[in-house]
Amino acid sequence: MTAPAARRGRPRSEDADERILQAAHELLLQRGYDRFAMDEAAVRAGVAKTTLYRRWPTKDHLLVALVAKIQDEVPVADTGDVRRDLVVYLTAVAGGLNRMRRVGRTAGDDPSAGVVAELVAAAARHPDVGEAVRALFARRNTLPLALLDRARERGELRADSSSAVLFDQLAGALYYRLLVTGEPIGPAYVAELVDQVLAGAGTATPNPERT
Amino acid sequence: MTAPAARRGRPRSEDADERILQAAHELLLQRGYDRFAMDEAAVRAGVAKTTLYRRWPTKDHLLVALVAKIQDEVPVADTGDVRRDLVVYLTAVAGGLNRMRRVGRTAGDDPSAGVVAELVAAAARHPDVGEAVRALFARRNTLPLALLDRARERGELRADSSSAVLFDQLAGALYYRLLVTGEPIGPAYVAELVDQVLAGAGTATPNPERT
Amino acid sequence: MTAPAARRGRPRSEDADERILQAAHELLLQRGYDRFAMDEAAVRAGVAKTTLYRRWPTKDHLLVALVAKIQDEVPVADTGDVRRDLVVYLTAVAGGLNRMRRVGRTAGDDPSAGVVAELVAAAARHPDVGEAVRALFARRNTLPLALLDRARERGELRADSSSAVLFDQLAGALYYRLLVTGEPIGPAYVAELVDQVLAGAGTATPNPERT
Amino acid sequence: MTAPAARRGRPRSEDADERILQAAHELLLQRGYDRFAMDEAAVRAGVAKTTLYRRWPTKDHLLVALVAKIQDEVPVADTGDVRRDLVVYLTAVAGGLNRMRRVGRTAGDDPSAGVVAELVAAAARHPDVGEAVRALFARRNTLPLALLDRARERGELRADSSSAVLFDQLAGALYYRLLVTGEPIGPAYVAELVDQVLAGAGTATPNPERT
DNA sequence: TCCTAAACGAGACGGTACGTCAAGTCTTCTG
DNA sequence: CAGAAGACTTGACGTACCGTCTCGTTTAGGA
Repeated sequence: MTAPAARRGRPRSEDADERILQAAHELLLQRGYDRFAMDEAAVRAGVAKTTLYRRWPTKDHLLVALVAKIQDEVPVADTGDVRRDLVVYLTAVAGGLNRMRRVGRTAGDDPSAGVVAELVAAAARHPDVGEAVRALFARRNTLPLALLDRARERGELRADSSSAVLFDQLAGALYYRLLVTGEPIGPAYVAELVDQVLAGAGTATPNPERT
Repeated sequence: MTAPAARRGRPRSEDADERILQAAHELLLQRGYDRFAMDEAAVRAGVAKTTLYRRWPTKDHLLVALVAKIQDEVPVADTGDVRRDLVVYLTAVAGGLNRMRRVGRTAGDDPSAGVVAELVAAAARHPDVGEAVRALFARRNTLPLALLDRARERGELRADSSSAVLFDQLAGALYYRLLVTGEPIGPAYVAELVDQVLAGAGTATPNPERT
Repeated sequence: MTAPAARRGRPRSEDADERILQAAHELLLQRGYDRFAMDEAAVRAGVAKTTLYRRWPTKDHLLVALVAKIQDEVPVADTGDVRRDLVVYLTAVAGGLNRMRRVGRTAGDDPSAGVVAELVAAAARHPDVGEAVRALFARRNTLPLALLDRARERGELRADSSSAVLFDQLAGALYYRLLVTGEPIGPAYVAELVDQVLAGAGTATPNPERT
Repeated sequence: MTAPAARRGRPRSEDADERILQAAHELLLQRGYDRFAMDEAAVRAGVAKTTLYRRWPTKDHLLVALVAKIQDEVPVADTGDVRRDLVVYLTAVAGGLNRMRRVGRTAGDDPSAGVVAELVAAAARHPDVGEAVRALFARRNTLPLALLDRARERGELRADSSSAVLFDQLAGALYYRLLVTGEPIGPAYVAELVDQVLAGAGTATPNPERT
């Protein structure tokens, strides 16, 4: 199997990798996606632009990779209570999205934000970035999908329901609000959303004591 | 009330407006969002670039306005059968989105696409574009929301369900697939989606003979 | 001869003429030639741009007319002492030029100046402006030329000397310093210049008590 | 002394320099100063516009540099006969100025010309261009000034005359005619001018057989 | 006294160029 | 060879100002 192939010449500096991602991260937070400049990222990382482009062929590629890395692994607990587990999970996701919303929005300065939106646009621009983004989300969604599957096996969801569709309804609603309508995504909304979705999928009684 | 206000100065040429939007439309279809150039739009419209910028301060502004205009009013029929009405409506929406997906994707040429994605990114870049986009969708969603409301009044939906949340689930799922996961949005998916959502919100029996 | 031709329609507002020239004057002093904007001049004069262009077909035309007007009539005294008369006259001219030099040069602000230089360039751009400028200078130079002529008649200058050439030497030196070398044009220089020129043209003893 | 300083990064392409100046030269001759467009210069040089702006921050800067370069070194012969040497020198200068006059003046087309005038205006607009122009002329005038100095040492000029002032009279007269009065600058004029100036500064008998 | 021609105010318009910005590539020298 | 440095190409952006045009609104002077 693919021998190590005896690298020739100077090896790539792993140090550089870290410094770049670190610098890029800061820059992304400060400027937002579209005012993020490769030149500045290189300068901040103390690295030549060539070094950036040797690793990622494009700004879009770099930033997708960056976001994939800083993506906080949203933990999924499976307590046996789907409703509760979903609320916990989606609340965490919503928190992340809400944080994204504020990225790059300096107070007085005319801001630029919507990292998620720009990522999505990047995915539409380059096929390979698209694949990366989709892989990113596929990986990220594995756990919650499994959660739904297990719940169905336990009989908490109707047998003929589809985990994928259910998940689309949940995650989709959040992203729709984030990207399209801009409406707030608070805990109350998350709870209502989960209730509504589960109502159709088979659980008996929605939790009555929510706001 | 609202006096005619005696226009001063040369009035804006409505002719120019039309020619610009017409030219911009064609150009958007041919090139896609990011290879759309203001310069070329102006030339095609037979108009000075300044005339463009007098109306829309930015390429993003122009394109949002353009999409808002060419947004074909998706018709909403209220036949008394929510399920059917929703399927019809969402199928139309999905059709539009799928068409958007292909915009600018010339065969061999490495394309640029995702008009919706870019629009959403534009909305995130400029606050005022964001408002415009939100207003656009608010207007666009009025009819389907009313449809849901009426269905509830007729007893087809549970009294404690929320039209807004239901709608987010439906539209959100479509946009999620379009923008994030990239999965196809076919008639089967639309039907499944509607069934699942209505299962929780209503009493209607899901149509059994779907694919 | 040329009957009054019975003007029809609304007569031109003389008031406007004055307000325009007044405003233009201020603006020229503040901004200098090339940052002088017709738009701003119109606004300041409380007049429509059309009104400007009805009177002067071009920014260059307006400014030449303006300078021709504010050109302080440099007085020429003929005391019978050419040397003294020339020194007085040239000192006045030099004063004017030195003042021109500073026009538009705001302290910190990146300045723009050289009204004379720009006028000269304008004269090179439009033939008719050129004529106007030449006429302006011809008129302006009539008196000093006559001064030289009278001095020659009095025997203070050699009979075979040419007033025109003498004058070119004097005025030319000043403009050369102003426009080309940028060297200072002080009283000492003026005196030296006159001495040198008169030495060749026929006066016996240069004034010994100059600096 | 001045170590080689180990150049870092890609060196500026000297080839580009030449091509730019070459193209700019042609363009200036064809179009004249104000119809000279940076864009076109770049295209003709086969170079990106940014490459132009990396070298000269402004059209004015470029053109001054260009003229400074193409300024044919006017040769100064020192034959021991000031009058003759001056006539030769000034005739050459006048030739250059007269050529400048015609630059860009296409026959039927309403032209734009007066490169010298525009240069002088440019010098007035940007302080640094002013310095460059002054340095240019200082360098250019060194030789003729030395010529005058040597003539004085030989006793051909009065000991108390000033070379600088004499030179201003000569050059100034030419530029005055070129820029201000627009009168022709022919051989006869040059001869007359030199005679008149030397009459005051020296002892030489003016050449009687001129026109 | 009305009529009519021209001036006027306001501001859109066509045009032309400018200078800028960022992405991504290329070239040179150094480790 | 990798890396640092920085020049280079490309493509578009948004701006500035000029001079023209198009409205609707005055303002005389002549019938």
